Formats: sequence, structure tokens, C-alpha cells
Amino acid sequence: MDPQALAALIAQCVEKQLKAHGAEDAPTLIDIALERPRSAEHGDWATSVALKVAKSAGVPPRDFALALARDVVALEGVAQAEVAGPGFINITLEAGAAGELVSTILQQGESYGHGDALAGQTINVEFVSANPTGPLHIGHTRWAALGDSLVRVLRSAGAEVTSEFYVNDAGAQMDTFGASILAAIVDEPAPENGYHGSYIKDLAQRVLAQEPDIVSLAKDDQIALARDTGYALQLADIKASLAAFGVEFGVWFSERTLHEKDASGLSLIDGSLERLRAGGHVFDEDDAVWVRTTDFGDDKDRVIRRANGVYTYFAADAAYYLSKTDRGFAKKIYLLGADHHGYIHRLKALAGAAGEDPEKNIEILIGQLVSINGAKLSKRAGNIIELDDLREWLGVDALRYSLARYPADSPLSLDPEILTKRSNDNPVFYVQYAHARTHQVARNAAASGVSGDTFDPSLLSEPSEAALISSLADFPRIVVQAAQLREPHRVARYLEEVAALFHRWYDQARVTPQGDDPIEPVHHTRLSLNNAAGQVLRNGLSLLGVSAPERM
RNA sequence: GCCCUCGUAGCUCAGCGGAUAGAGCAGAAGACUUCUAAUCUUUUGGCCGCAGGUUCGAUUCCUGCCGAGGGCGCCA
Repeated sequence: MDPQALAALIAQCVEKQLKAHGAEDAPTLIDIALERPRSAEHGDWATSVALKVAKSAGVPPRDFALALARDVVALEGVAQAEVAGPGFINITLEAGAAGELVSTILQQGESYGHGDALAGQTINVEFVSANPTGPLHIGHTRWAALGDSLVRVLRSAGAEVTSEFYVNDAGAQMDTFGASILAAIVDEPAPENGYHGSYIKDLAQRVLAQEPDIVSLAKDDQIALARDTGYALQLADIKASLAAFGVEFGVWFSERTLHEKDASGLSLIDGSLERLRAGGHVFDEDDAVWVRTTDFGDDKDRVIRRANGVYTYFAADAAYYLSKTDRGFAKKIYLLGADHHGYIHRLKALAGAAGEDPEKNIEILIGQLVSINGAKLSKRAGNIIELDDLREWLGVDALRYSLARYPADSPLSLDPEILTKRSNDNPVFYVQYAHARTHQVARNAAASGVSGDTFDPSLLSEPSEAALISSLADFPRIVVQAAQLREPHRVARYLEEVAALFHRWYDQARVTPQGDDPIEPVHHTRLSLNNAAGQVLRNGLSLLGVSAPERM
């Protein structure tokens, strides 16, 4: 029996008890809040539903729990239902009923963990969105790992998700970028506030190789050519870095397309301003056009078009936001670095000014900085640490896993020595090793004639087996939770728990008989449990973009 | 000055308003003629920054304070 089915049955029991006490409100499935107790003495599953609904029934929680427990224990497959503490109900399943889950997992295979909790939601997740003026650095690396895992988790929960990279390819920084490359080509010092760092010199050489005639052009044309050629090269590098990191984007959205005039001479930005004006949150003052973002919690109103008629960056943000709406995304998720947190109010204000609900249609996840060995890194400075270097140094798996196992808002300092260790210190190896071990066990089983063709779940009666099974049963719920809370790190933490329970079980129960002992049904049955554990570990790692090796 | 995030074991960090606050590492003691010991078992270690509030119940939600980091533009 899986927890969802159990929760549904308990919901019926609760409903019955509520009616018996004359209360009207029937609880939803969420109210059951079936959870896995930390302590094994508390059974396989526990619910605090009695504490929550007792008030509406007008009886003390413990009395309600006692009555409810009598109904629950009568359910098929339930071995025990005990009331503990103020009114918790601790449920122990019969070994056979719990073990059935193993065949469910093996049947569903890769799709075990997929669900429809977020079905019908169309979500746009924008992340990384680095300026195409330089290589991706360690901060981008964190957002790439986190954002991509979030996308996978959301999809697994049934949402329709598009991952998107906003390319800031318009604006003065692009000209500075072009001028910086040009300076390197003609061997002049970099312009003030320009980009330096050795990658500019590399780009300059590649631009020169591609456009050898650039030196003979007029100055403005030189800058434009250096800019556009360098941009194409740099963006291709960024795409290649992300692809090597296992991160794919559905849409690469160019900011320039927002500025382009259509046949009637109007750009998307022009149109957006008029749409916002219609919403009533736009006003004119000092010859400039403003959005009253203070209506939505911003600390000051924002200029969207300057007195000189030029749009601000905020105008492009507005047009971009509306573009997402026009492309059918009801929910827009932005993953931004901590240095962009000042954008929260103005972005939410955009949603409000556009006539949408800032609480529902837009979500902004702010991520804290990462450091390695306490060193913080700056993009403009020459000492950036690149994603590519990190990947080659630590490997995709260790890097992605380490970055995805912490919540985005937790400041993070990684220890490179731990990331390269092959032991318990390093959680990615611990989890991957557990997965490899399931394959090793299966290989040994096959070699000694344990086929798994007999499956009798009532034989899975060891405490370590019950613990492993109920953790495997929890996977779909963990995925939904990670999706709803936008916290993919929950998957990683869960996998570490499954790995620990698997290792413990491996230590205590054998799949292949020892020595000359005969092969018995329990061995076949345990092979199925072993394989189910491997499946869950594999499915979970895949949500994090981490490989699941069969041998280590 | 205003805004955002964070403050949990010696360290790095988990913790969906619930039970005795957890994991790994570090410290102590054990288990290898092994299904790979890359593992497992036992154990030491906490005013959950401080003070109030809401609640049957607060590490969790709210307010204030203290501390750490980051950010404030008619820049992009």
C-alpha cells in the first residue's frame, strides 16, 4: 500500500468520525499530512490529523484520536494504529501490504515519482541569464545546477515547464564589451570600466581570425563588428559550458528582440508601456515616464522612460515580463542572485501593473552567494573562477550535487577537498555508491541463481526492510514537496536518507545466500527490494542531473 | 537611512506549526575467511542569536532588538 492510498482511506475514517461528532467540514487529503516518523518505534507512518480537526468536532484531540485509531486499525493492510502524545496516530502496516510497494516501483520504473500534483500549470523558469560579455562564473554555476534541477522536479510533478535564459544583449555594456575586444585587437589599453581579464584577449584573437579586415574599418564599425562577433562567440561558449554541465534551456531570449521596431515602427517595449499605462500605474513627471512601483511595496517609483526619451533597463524588463505572459505562462519564476534582490519589488510591481496578481503570477527566488575556501569572486575582476574550470576540477556530478543539496537562500561555502573525496564526507559519492551497490548485488544475485521471479512481500519483515520500504514509498511525496516549495535540495537530502537505509539493510540482510545455503523465496524477494531501491536512487539522481553509475 | 537574505552541535549544514531538534565530518569505542568495509554499529557533543506575541503546541508564523552578508542610480 502506498501512502497516498493510505491517506485516502484515513480521510474516509476522519470524515466518518467528524460526522459522528456532528461536524460539517470534511478534511482534504492534505490535512491528513501523513508523515514518516523519525523514530522506528512510531511505526511506518504517522498523522497529526486528530490534533487538527478535533476542535471542529468539539472533543479533546486525544479522544478523537482514540476513536479514529479504532477505525484505522480496522483497515486492510494496517497492523497497528496507536495513539501517542497529545493525539498522534502511529500506523504500522502489515509487512505484506507495505512490501507491495516494491512491485509498484519495479512496474513503474523510471516513471516512479512522477505525478500530476502540478498538472495544468504552465511555468516559465528563468535562470542564469548571464550577460554575454564574459564566461559563466561560480555564481552562475549554482543557479544553473539549482534552476535545472528545479525544472526537472516541476516537470516530474506534472507541470508544463519552459526553462529560459534571458540574454542581455542590448545596452551600453555590449558596446563596452565591443570596445574592450577592439582595444585588445589593436593592442591598446582597455577602456575605462571596460572588460579585462584574459578571456577578452582570447576573444580578440578569435574575432580577428574571423574578421581579419576589422582593423581597416572606421572606428564605430570596428566596435560594432567586434561587439557582434565577440557576442556570438561568447554566447556560444556559454551554451557549450551549460550543455557540458548538463543544463539545457528551452528558450534563449534575446533582449534585442524587445527593442526591434516592427512594420508600424513600434517595438515590444513601446507596446508594453502602453499596456502598463492602461493598468493605471504609470504617470508622467519631470518629462520622464514612471511606474508607480510603490503601489506594490517598492521603496521608490521607477523611471521606465527617461526625459531624453530613452527607455531604461526596467522598460525591457516590463516588455520581457509581458512576453512571458503572451507566450502563455501563467506562472513566471525568476531565479536571481542576492545582488539582484532589489528587483523583487519592482518585478512584482510589473506583474501588478500588468493587471496580474503579484502574489501568484510571479515568483522570485533569491539565491545567496557561493564561495570556495572563503574566496568571493567577481566577474569584472580578472580573478573569476569559471564554471568550466570548476567542472573540470570537480566533475559534473560532484559539482551539481553539492550545489543542489542546499536551499538557494543558504549562503554556501564549499570545501573542494571534500568534493573530491570518495567517502561518507562527500554525499554524492555516498548516494552514487549506494546505487552502484544495488547493481553489484543484482550482478552477484544473477551469478548465483537468485532470479527474483518469486515475490512474497510478507517475507520483508526485518526492521531494516520496513524502514527502507517506507522511505522508498515517500519518494513521490518528496518530489511534489520539492516542486511546490521550489526546493530541489529536498530530493538530495531524501536520497541520502534512502542511501543510508539501503546501506544498513545491505549490512543486515543478504540477497544471495551465504556459502552453500539454499536459495529461498526470501532471497528472490529481497532482490526485488534491492532493485526497487536502485530504481528510486536512479530516479532521484536524475532529477538532480547527476549520473547513477552501475559500477564504481 | 531604507530594503533583502541569513543566524541551529567544535565544523559544514538539514529540519511541511507537532512527539525526546537531526545528518555528515571532527572526538571515543567496535565490526572485514565481505553480496565492494567507498560500508555498518555504538557513543560524546545544543539557552535552535536575544526578547516579546499568535497557537492546544513555535527552531518553524508575526513584531522588536543584536550580529553577519548583500543591495540601493533617469547604470546595464
